[in-house]
Amino acid sequence: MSEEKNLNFLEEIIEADLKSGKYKSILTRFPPEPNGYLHIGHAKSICLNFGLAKKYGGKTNLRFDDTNPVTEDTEYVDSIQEDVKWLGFEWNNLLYASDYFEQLYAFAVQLIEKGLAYVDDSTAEEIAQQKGTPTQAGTRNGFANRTIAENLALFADMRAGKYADGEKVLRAKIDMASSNMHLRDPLLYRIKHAHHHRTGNAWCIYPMYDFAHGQSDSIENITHSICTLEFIPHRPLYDWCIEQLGIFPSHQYEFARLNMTYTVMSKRKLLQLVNEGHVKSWDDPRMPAIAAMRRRGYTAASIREFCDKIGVAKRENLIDLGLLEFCVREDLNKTALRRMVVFDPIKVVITNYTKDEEILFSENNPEDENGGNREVPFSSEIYIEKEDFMEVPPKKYFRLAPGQMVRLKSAYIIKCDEVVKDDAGNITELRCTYIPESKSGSDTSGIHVKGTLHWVSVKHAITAEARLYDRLFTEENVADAEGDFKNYINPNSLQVIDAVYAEPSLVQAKFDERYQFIRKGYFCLDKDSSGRIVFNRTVTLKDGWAKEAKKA
RNA sequence: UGUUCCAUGGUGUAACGGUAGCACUACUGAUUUUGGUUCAGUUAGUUAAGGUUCGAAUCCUUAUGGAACAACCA
Repeated sequence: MSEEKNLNFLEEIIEADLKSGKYKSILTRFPPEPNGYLHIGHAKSICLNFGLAKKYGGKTNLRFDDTNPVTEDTEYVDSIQEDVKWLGFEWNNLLYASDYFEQLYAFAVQLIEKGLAYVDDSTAEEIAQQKGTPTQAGTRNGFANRTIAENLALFADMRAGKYADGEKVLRAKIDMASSNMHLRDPLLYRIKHAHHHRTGNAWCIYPMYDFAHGQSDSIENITHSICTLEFIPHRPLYDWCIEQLGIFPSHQYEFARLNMTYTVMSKRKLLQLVNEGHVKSWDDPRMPAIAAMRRRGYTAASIREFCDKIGVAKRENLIDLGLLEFCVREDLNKTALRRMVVFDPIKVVITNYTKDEEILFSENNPEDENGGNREVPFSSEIYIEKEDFMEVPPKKYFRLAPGQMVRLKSAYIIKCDEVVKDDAGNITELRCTYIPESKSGSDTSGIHVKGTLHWVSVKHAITAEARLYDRLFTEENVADAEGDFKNYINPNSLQVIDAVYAEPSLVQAKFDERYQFIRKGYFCLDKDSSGRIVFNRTVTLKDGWAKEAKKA
């Protein structure tokens, strides 16, 4: 067995580092800010960080980047942990940037003592103005000339709460003329008299991302700190801090974040959809949030497979939603229990069926030899889908039509004899005859039909609510579309059917089971099911006939 | 107008100077008691121009195109 070793660029770096002896083992981290729910884009990062560590015998820390108390909340801390676990990963240590606040403060003092940081009394506007522009150098103000002793005292006073929010900041003293804006005396600490979800009111100054992230990596001895492309310009600052402090040299590497068609991936936009009621909650099954996908019926395995298939590189990408759907179908096809459910019924009366009822058997999953069978009751009155009958069928229509025969799945072949209509001309009932010797499993009729329909016995059917989801947006590339992204929300992203007719075995539907409603799609029980049954459609089945019909 | 990053079929991703491959999509056909699945096949690609080389997707140069960078956010 010779394995092809198509490595992505991060795997190449890691293998080189391991081979050269730079590291004996690797340590990565997944560093979410607890200010929102995790989404499929985070899943890519999670699979990457945990996956890389797993592949190379290393470990991964889960570290909450909680340096901005006003936006963060324990609700998110909890949901993030749940989602990472659900995706199937185990972290080495559960950590918080806030664990390091004391250490980070000491680091800041160290920079001040080296003359590399100063307290600035300027307003946010002044600082922004003095920063210059990408093409114009910034200018340094007089506060940069404060003495070390003065800065030390002022910084201590900042911590002690002597100043109001915004009154002073601590800045690194680097280079106001740098072509890299992040090196133009970046802010290190700001004053926020705010309650922090973990440290409470112990602090009124909080480190900025750039002063917290790299040092946190370093404290934990993270070897490979993997983040998204937009942090590339931060890397020189990341390295500068570590070098000036003389601490463990973690290294930052950047990859392209996931973008997907027909959805948005920014926490800000997703939060907006929730807050403005365009969706019901973060776990509304239309959302790309992990919690939402879980509720919708996506399996963790299918999401991991998706993340594996999309690969990792440095170029911007827009992944086809179809690939995600392919991954769930592939997984669910092997595992989902087959059931029959009629969504939009039309009654079929089998005129020559004289028995009251009989029990038939149908396989739970044709892909699984050991999947077993279930009982399905049959009687003289059944429902089939309206769309499975046409009075005037087009060519290649293999379903029911006057004089045409079809197989009822796991039951008999029937032939349509008569179409019954009401006064308005609507079809109310189809009258058919069945072929007694065509019974599934013991068919001696010798008749071959092309179409097989799902059905349910009228008197045995149970009803349930079905929620059918479609893409959340109408535009393929939402981020690139003109104007407000909310203009492109798909008004038909949710279709609720109050009553679909299901075979009786589904009264026992369980939350952890996945179902394939034959010819309809993959479904799972929604958490709203209590006192009633609610099914979410995870994804449709591929529909070859829809394409065929479109051509005509 | 500065700096940085990127450029391979419709989409995504390989090929590490030596036959441009894989997956999804699309399209054919076969099988099928799900118009599902499965199987077989087809279409389709190196941004451009120069150079280096026996040989370039790969190295160099220039151009073109795209993206990122100025928040007391991360």
